[in-house]
Amino acid sequence: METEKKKILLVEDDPNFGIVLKDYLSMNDFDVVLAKNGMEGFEKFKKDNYDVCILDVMMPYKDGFTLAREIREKNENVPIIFLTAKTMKEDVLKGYKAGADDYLNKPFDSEVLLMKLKAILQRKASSTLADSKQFEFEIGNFHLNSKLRFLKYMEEEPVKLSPKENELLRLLALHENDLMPRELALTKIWRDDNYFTSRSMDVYIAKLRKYLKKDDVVEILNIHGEGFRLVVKAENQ
Amino acid sequence: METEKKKILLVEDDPNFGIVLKDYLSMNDFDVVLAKNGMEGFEKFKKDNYDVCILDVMMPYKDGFTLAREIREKNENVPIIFLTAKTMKEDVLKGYKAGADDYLNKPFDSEVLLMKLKAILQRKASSTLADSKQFEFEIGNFHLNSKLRFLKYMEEEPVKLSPKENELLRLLALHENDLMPRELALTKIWRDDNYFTSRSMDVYIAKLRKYLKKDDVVEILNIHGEGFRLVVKAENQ
DNA sequence: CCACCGTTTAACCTAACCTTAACAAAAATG
DNA sequence: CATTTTTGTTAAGGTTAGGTTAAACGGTGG
Repeated sequence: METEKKKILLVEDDPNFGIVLKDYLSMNDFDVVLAKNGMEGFEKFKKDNYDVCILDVMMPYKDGFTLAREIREKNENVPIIFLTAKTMKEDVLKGYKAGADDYLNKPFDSEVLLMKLKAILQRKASSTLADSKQFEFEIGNFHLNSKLRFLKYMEEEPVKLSPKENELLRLLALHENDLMPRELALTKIWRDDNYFTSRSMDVYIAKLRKYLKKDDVVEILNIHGEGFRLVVKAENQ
Repeated sequence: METEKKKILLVEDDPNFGIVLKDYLSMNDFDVVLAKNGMEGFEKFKKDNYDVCILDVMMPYKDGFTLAREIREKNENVPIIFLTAKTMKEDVLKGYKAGADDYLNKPFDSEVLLMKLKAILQRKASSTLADSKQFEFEIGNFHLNSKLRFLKYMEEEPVKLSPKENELLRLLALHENDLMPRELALTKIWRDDNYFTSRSMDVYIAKLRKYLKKDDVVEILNIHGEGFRLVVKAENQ
């Protein structure tokens, strides 16, 4: 099982590029199935099990975002990587990226793609639980980019986050409005659960609260003895 | 699929020249659709998929540059070749050329066009992989020519770059506004990842920062422990 | 053999990051 | 209500990564 090739569903409408990329991945020991649009991609997805999906965003018949949503309905674990055009507006992508595990701007570096695949598959192997690497979030009026490690409030200058701040906020966001157990953060981020790491985590909660103070719709609540809860109050309506 | 004729959208307002060129290309095994201005060109573009677009720049109703921009919105991949008047100013073209794959000054040699078409179609197969060398970049108000190893700011004299400076800046530009992992540069440029190569890279980052200081829209940010990010802030609007 | 150029190594300094400590406040416990 | 446990918060300390400049190195061509 460990020795089997990993299966990739590649959905790309440009036949030339599709074949080049497929060959490149095949050469690097992946088992690649190529579909040439979203429709076909979904058919192929239903017929087999894949370890990763790589989806072009701009495609006729069914674009990558729509396809991703459908794939998610069938399988909420499989990692999805988007291939996006560099020219696309940040704010167009913003909303969609929230559902992705990663993305690459075209043109991209084939080595970067390999690095990402390796990282994703390793991550998947090391944790039995679905722990997909989703890395962009809308938290009230904040936008968290967990890949580039910044937190942006409205149109202000983004604030840089440290690795621990970033991971912790990301974990909270993944559990938005729900309990994020202490133990979870400690084992995932600190990889150890003792008095000191626990206190360290509290320090980071305080730091995050300071960042989030700008928006009074967002709040980190403590659930005594259990963990924390990132609440986002309904804006209005 | 590989054997099918390549489809060309030719947009040219001069009917005589348009028909001559169309016939010439048809004779050389291309499937050519001719439009006689930008408006018509865009309509035809939307109705079909093309492998290449050849656009005259000077046209009534909608010029070639405007059309190119619209085409790019629909499709970020399709190669575009401009036909320009020899008299046009270099600096007028500069900005637009960045979005184009090639251009030809009128009058031009029909064989040159054929060669370019062949080259472009061949290149396209691997063009979405960035490793297929991309050599020119617009970075804010800088222009990087990575093949000739120079960096030009506005109308100033170009600055020569050393091989390492050049490769590093190119790699950053390929990942513009995105993370360029330390590890990537070290393996790709230094071919080794240790303390000293890493420090060497930091020295080169400092050099690049010094070059880029002229334009305060451009900046190299560090993401602690991860890598660097070449950010180009939105000019204005 | 020297001068030059690109690159590496060294050195020094600052910034970033994380932990630990200390004390205050809140919540649970009996 | 007194006591214990948990959490909130700020600040000090230590460690590592990065910023920058300059000197050393090594290859190349005069």
